[in-house]
Amino acid sequence: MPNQSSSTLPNDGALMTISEVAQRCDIATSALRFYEQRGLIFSTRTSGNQRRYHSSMVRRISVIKVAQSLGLSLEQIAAALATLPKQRTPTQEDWQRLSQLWHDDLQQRIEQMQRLRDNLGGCIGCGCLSLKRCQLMNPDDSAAGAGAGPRYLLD
Amino acid sequence: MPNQSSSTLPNDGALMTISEVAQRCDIATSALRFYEQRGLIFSTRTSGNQRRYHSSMVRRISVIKVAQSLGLSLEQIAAALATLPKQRTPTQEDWQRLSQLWHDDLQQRIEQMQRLRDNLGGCIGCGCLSLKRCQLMNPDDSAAGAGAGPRYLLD
DNA sequence: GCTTGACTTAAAGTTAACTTCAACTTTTAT
DNA sequence: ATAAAAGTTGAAGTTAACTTTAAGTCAAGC
Repeated sequence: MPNQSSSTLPNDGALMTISEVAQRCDIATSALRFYEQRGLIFSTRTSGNQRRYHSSMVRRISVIKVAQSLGLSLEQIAAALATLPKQRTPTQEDWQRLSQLWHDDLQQRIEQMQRLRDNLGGCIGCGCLSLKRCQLMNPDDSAAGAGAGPRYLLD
Repeated sequence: MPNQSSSTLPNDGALMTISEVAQRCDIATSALRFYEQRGLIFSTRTSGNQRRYHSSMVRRISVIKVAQSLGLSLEQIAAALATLPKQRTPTQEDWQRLSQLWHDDLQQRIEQMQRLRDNLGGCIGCGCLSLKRCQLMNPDDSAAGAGAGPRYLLD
């Protein structure tokens, strides 16, 4: 894909103002300042102290939004972003590596939800009065369960 | 299954104290009072004003916890619980109907997560600078997209 | 060169879902 | 009968993720 031109992205290489980035990423400027305060993003300043963003920040912010929609906290996201190279703009491979991390996490969460989906009726409707001991609510302790398949422990 | 006996459940038909319920459901007593305040659960009172719970409350609370793990807010859960019969203890069918509601919701959320999982690398790594226009982030507006399969809108 | 819109900061406010605290009152066990 | 454990209430505190507000500063267009 050759170089692209868009309405909210200024000429190649130019820095963006906070509201340009905000519009571009569909996020509030207050959220951008907040993210910066939390160390998730950064910017340079004009002589008059206004923020200016490198265009690569747009991707970074997009990634933050995807990660959030996966249910990650800003703290977790910040930790992941911290693994990106500080001194150069992240490459596609850098981003891929990051996404692989989340892919695995996501996979597990999907599996848990599928278990929940498939047993929701059985679990809610069954005589199982204590979810504390129900496999569905405790996917971690697989020790007790012998064999596969759903299992709702009755008292 | 015949009648059961457990350490935290008193004789059949007896009312439970708040800490018995708390232990049984693996939840804090403060949370139970909070739920009652929000109308999710209820109890009777002793002459001395202490709460006593009908054993069916245990299932109700378990359902609240499952629903929470599905990502529903207490408000949404309260709305669902409000559809249960007020004057009698909910039957298995009542609970089944409720779980069916959540099953469908869960199914959609799983599908969205799967899309996200399958395209995470592509989306994050691709030239798509604006998730605002990326199908992945906007599963709602399927209008623009013709045909199936992943789609990351490049600028 | 001046007005207007965009920006800046720090601090306080917001919502969800609880927890903690303080000051009492009930129950239960001995 | 009484001491300790358990329960009650209302109010304030907590965390996440922001938003809103106030009081001012910067940048851009005419």
